[in-house]
Amino acid sequence: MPRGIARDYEQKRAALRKGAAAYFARHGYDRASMTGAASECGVSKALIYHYYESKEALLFDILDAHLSELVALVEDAAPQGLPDLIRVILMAYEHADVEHKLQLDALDALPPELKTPLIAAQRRLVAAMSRAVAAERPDLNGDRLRAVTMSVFGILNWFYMWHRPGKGLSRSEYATLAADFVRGGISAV
Amino acid sequence: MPRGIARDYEQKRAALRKGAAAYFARHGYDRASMTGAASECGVSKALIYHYYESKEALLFDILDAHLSELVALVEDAAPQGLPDLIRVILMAYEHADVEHKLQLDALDALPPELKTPLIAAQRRLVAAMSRAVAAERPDLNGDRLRAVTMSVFGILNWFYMWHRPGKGLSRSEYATLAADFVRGGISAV
DNA sequence: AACACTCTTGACCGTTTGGTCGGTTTTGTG
DNA sequence: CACAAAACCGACCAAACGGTCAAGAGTGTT
Repeated sequence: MPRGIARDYEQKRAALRKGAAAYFARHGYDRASMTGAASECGVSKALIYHYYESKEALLFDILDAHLSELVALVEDAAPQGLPDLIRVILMAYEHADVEHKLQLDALDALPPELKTPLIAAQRRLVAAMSRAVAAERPDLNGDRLRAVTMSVFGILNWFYMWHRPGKGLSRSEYATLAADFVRGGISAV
Repeated sequence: MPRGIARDYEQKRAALRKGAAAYFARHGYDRASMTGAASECGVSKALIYHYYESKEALLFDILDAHLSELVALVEDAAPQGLPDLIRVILMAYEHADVEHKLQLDALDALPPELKTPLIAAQRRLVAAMSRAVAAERPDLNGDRLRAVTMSVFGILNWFYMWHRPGKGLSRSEYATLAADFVRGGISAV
């Protein structure tokens, strides 16, 4: 039996994911070409197709890795209470801004069979947030609980759109402010 | 002097804008083809190019009309206080969900010279919101005021992503909840 | 050393896209 | 009515895209 898969195969794939994610996020997934993503990674387009069978498969792997990590962080680490959960999510985006942006921008580009499992992961994040909100306001019913939960996600998901690293509040400072804001908001609805 | 512009020229353009906006929003601006947009509007592609010189020009006009209307609503009508402003914005999206989605999805597809005036309009909305927030909390400084303002926009801009007409809270009910949430949040930061 | 298979590439291909063009029909005006 | 321009369309075009392929270079295994 001659040589098998290279030892750094998985690292190469990861590097491709990171480079392509940055390129996709910067130009928008649909406008971004595979040729461009390849040259961003310093390789030929054909090489990407050696590691990934299609542009869609590459996008799926980027989003799947990102969301899986997030779900693990939120479910396994089991943050203590709502403020902690908010902080954990915001800080997790620190080195994953591009993947997060891509998730909001490009998920619709995937066909249903690839989209469904990612939506399922998103739902687990929503469920975790919903539990944390319900812990503070056990009296909120279904529709109102959902509305409040989604309002919190709105705050968190919008962050990357306006925040510029090095300007204004730091990520950590904003995490504190957001947690306060949400605490006050929840007790007022 | 032979015939001039048709009397319904501007209505036809508006119909094209509306139809194309719906098609663009449903499929994503980049994935959406002009052929598809044309057939959604019940006309030939060549006709769209009779009314608009390019896909970009069409997108610009859609977003420009939408944002101008929003700015007029927010500045001229001068909503009374923060809860009223929140309600006005949420209700304005009622028949402009597709334009709103497009604004978040496709603005980056425009070249700088078309993008700039739209960003300027967005800034006027932010400024109006910022004033309303500052009216309730005159002690908030620049960075924190900005962070709170953007958090409010996060809540509002995220609404279209999770709300399904006819399910859960109505738009008006959510406007009340969001206003309460924001009021409580602002006084807690 | 010889083999078999991975890694890597530049050139190529079919399809789709935004956009154009030549022509027909319609309509306001003199 | 005559006519000129607007309104409208089917067919076409060049460019860009996702993806393929044949072939060379490099490397673990026997």
